Amino acid sequence: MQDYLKGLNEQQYAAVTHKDGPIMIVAGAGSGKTKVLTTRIAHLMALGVDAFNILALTFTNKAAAEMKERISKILGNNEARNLYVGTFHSVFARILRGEAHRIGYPNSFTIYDSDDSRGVLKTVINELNLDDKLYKPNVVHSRISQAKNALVGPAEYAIDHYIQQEDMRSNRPAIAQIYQAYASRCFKNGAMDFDDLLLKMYELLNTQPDVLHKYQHKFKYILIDEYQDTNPVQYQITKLLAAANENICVVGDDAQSIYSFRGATIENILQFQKDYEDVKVVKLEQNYRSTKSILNVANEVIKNNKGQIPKNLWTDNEGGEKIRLVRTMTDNDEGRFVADTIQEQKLRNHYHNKDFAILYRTNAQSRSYEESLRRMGIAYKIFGGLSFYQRKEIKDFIAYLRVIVNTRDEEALKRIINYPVRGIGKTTIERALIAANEQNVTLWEVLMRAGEFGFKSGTLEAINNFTTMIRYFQTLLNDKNASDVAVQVGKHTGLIKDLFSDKTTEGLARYENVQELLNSIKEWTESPDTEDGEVVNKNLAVYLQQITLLTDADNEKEDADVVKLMTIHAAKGLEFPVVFVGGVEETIFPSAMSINTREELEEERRLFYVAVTRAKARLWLTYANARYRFGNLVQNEPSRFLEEMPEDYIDRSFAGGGARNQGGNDNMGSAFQRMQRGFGDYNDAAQAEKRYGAPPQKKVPLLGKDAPASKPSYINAPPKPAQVANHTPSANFTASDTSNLKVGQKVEHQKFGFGAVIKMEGSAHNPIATVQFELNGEKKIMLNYAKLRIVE
DNA sequence: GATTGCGCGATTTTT
DNA sequence: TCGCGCAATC
Repeated sequence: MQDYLKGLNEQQYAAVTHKDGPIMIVAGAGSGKTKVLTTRIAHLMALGVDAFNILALTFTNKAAAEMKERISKILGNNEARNLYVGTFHSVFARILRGEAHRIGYPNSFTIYDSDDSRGVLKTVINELNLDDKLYKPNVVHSRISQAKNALVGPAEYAIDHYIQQEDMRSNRPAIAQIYQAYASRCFKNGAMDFDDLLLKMYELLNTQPDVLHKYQHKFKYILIDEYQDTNPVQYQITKLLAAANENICVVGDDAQSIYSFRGATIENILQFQKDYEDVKVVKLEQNYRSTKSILNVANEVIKNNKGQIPKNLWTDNEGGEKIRLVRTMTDNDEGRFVADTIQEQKLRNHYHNKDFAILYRTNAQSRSYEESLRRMGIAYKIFGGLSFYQRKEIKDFIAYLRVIVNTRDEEALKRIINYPVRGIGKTTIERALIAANEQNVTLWEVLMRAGEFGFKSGTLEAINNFTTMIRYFQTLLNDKNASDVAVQVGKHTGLIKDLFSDKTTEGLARYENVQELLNSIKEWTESPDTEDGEVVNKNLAVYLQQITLLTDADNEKEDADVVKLMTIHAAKGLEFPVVFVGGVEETIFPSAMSINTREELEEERRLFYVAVTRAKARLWLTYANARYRFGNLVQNEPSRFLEEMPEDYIDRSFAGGGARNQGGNDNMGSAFQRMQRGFGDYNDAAQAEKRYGAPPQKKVPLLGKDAPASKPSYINAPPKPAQVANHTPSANFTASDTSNLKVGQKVEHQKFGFGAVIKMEGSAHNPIATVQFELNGEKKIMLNYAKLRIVE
């Protein structure tokens, strides 16, 4: 038996060694999915399958790169470089690069990112004289995107009764018209948007039998990762490709399907079993990632979803610590708590920054974490923000490159036609655009034949200078590589000079960004000219098609010792020793947008499942009583998902003593009721009185402008302290210096009364004392925040 | 053509 | 609240 098969469990072994015919692997979270996929590919190659004949489709470029690397390691040779591994989008873009002419596109087609798509939509909506308040590019785009992902073209969209009804109901009957116009405008521009990369690939295979034949025989073995997140187009494409050999292997976990808003459908998993006869189904149910506590919580919560593939995810790992549930007063407190706890955990358990991840539902939540981490001097990085390629100066520069490669690219052309300023003003552009529409030619063609359209001589000269310059760049394409062309562009357009002359800080940053872009083009140009077994020309067109499909996550260096901040979506497929999930509140998680149907809610629950299962050893779930949203203070209830967690694996006592510690265990009430009552005060014990009690059920508007910002006394909680025995501070109460507090010392707390220190823990930066109070039982007191008077 | 100011909308997730 | 886009102005 080959060595690489030795480390596999029974199910993994079965999945790896099944050679021919369709197979579906249901892989629970942390069950060694990547290991199985990579070992399987290595095994196929060991059995003599040529790497050139294997296609593996992943969800991210990063996953693809990781896969190749691991296969190389298993095989101990360089054969893996000949594998065809990549995302759906990048693999199809690569194929279309060679075949697009077959369906009427230039092979050097441009790929439009979401910004470009929105731009085209804006133009089209204006041209149709539609109200852009009603037809917001974002809304329209997602509608069109859904249609494309479901293989519904403009014509079908327009006549489909159900779709039309939906659009009528939302008072947007013209979407069909916009879709049509958008599609033909993209086509005219020689451009494909993200969805087109799939749709046109399907069209290509479906209408060009010889092309289909070619790729069916090239890809003798097909593997698809994250199958639960595929959409109908992806399903149909892979079905076509696999039709000749039916050696198709899909791996997925229905419990982790979190992209239905993008058209993904779990239906594909069911359909798969119907479409292929004798599908072998293997379930990977042993989890190697998380502690029992973490896994049990995840399992218990996901049980509330109906209609899953039955499976029993279990682990041999140790029980581990309980999951900590922490309630704070505000989102800022939440941020502070997390930063403090990271600091404390680093010292206590010898973690590094990179061991921590802070996960959240929406990007907006990152702010409070950032502030706190920065204040404490903890290095962090936010993943998934504005990508490098979305910066204005980068887009400007790239727009030149795009126009040079494809003059039909109107979006890019409009962007640079008068940047830097060269005397082609708004009215000129307006006129040229109208002429282009009237004559049904491209904007570029109008510019080339500007003499025929009666522009003033000055304007005409400006236009001619511009087109001459672009055409000069085009002459370079033949014998210069991407990097050389880019450098010429920087010089001759005056772009570099323009940026360099801006001496403001931002201007300097912009200049440096463009330099970085030039460097990266150079680097790409000089890298080996094969990829996935194909010789790749290092020309501009190829470069541009690649970078559009790059996301920030793909460029990240793994090794940096930083705390990672990202959305839960972005965290899919990753794992971290310590995880914080923030904002576990109603209206955030589950999102207020996704609680209207059972389907939506179940997807939120799966998202929760994904969040929890990212953690290997330790997990905190935090939520705030109130947080700022659009400048208003909003109160949220704890997430319903918290109710669904099994009590045995949860520690609610952490931050400042929980309800369970507050004496009298008899009438604790349900877990949820206790959560609602609150867990004492993390931030400032002196204010606790104001805050205890059930949180208000309704949103409470922020008090007037003069409400002191530093003291969040806005919460209209009834002043009755639910469970805290009253204590009136001694007249001589002054906070003592507690930096040398020792076990056994007697202390007074303003609210909890007198007690004795029974345990000291935490770090020097964030010491925590456990105090046995005479009246209020045992509490954890964070000395940085709570004030204690040392009695003796 | 650039600058300023005002008003309005935004926050679910992204290849 | 904040940031962006658009309109009015020099």
